[in-house]
Amino acid sequence: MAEKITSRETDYSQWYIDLVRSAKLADYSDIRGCMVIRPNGYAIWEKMQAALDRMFKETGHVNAYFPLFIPESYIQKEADHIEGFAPECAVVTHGGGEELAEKLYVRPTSETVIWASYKKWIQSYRDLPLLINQWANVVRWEMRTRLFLRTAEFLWQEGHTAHASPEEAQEEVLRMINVYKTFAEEYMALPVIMGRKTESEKFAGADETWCIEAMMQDKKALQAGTSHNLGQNFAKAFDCQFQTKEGTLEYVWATSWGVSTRLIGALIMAHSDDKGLVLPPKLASRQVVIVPILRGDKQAVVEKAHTICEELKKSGIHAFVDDSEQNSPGWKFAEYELQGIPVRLEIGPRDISNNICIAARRDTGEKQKLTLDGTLATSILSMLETMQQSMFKRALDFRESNTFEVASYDEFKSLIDNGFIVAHWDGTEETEAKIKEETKATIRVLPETPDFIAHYSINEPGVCIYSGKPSKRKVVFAKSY
RNA sequence: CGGGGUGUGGCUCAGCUGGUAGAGUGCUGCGUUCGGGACGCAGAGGUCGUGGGUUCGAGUCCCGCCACCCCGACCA
Repeated sequence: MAEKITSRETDYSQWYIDLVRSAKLADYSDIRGCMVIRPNGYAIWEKMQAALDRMFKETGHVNAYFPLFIPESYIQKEADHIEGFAPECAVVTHGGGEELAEKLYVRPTSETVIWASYKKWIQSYRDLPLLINQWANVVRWEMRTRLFLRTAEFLWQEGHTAHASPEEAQEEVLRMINVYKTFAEEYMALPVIMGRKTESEKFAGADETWCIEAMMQDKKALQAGTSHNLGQNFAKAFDCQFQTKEGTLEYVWATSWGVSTRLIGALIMAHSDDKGLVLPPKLASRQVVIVPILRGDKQAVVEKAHTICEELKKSGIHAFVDDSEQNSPGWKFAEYELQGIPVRLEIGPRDISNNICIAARRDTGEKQKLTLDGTLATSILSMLETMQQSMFKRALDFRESNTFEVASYDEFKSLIDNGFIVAHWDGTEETEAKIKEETKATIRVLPETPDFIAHYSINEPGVCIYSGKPSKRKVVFAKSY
């Protein structure tokens, strides 16, 4: 097969593109910046959606759907919001062959159209909190796009909540960023640093933005999810007030939070290797592929393979058999490694007579013999669990060994291409902008994860590496996607 | 938007100083194979991105347009 993946060492970007295309996760379309998500890629999204949707519902949220089109007048209601998003919007000017009286923006995010509805639904403190999530597509006319990481149209979920007090809104913001953290770590096996964004990096229209940041294998940072405290900004813009218990009128406090198909890009960039995709078992729609070695009594081998498959399925393992005869076992091994199937079982006549099969783990390549008896499913389940844990551990070790604490700007400059930098910052936008201009590195996050804070003594005062002025805390710098 | 690149079978690309379309891979059929991307034989498949120009003749030269990709400035 000619489909060779460029090695990560040779060209990381090309590796990523080759992998996405040859594993059939996504394809370019003829529409600028828009990709086709192919079944293999969409399956990952469906697994993500299922887990996230369950977590949202467990925290009291419900799903709804709002229009794709947003009247220009809505977009213009919140000043920071329009400034942040208008330049990258697609705008519809005609409909039904006629020029529209008012232009319609294709949503880049739905705060405005949702708050136009919330205004109608909220009158009393009894209507609060309002906890709604929407699964949708959005469009941002990005100048430069990259498969999954930044496309003109992408799929995401956006939660939009309304609360009666700032405390309750803040609690929601934290609750949801923690849901994202849990999801990233437990499902994606992706360690993340949770914390706040600086003023200049926050969402257009938010008072405060919280995020989770992850390290990719090229040591760059990727923002994997955000949760915004919108204060009363949108409530004021849409004149959404409620009557309190005491009978007074107050503007509603709001939050919004989202993750997108970018997570698929994060998953690829964090775990995969030169052979192809490596999927954490919890996000693999196909967890075990059984490859029968078709020689000798083929019929018996194929039957045994299917018997094993049925047995695994009964234990809740997503297994399948590839008993097609047009491709050799070697071809199948390579193909399913490319597609990231977590475990491969090889079974041939030799194994059947020894009452065993060979199990190979995708992440490490390790092969081991498993006995073909009632313990097989249990062995596979524990192998999947071990794999999930060990992928997380490996990613965490990688991040830790590529995170450096520095005390001077010279050190900063010499290490910034090697990973994350933990350093003191004087808290000013000027310093942040200067460092960005000089090094292209940005402040990714003001960490709030307790173990991270403890590990790097984040809250210990010191002096800013750039200005030498006093600094209350350390922050995380990195180059990012 | 600035810089660079590319448009030729499904895919990746070759095609020089113009002479009428090629490879690898994939696809279809048959047979032999099968424990790390097997092999043989026989097939199908292209108005060469698009519009104009030069020429007896254009995939090839010239001009315009369009699209996509890559590198920057902006962003989940």
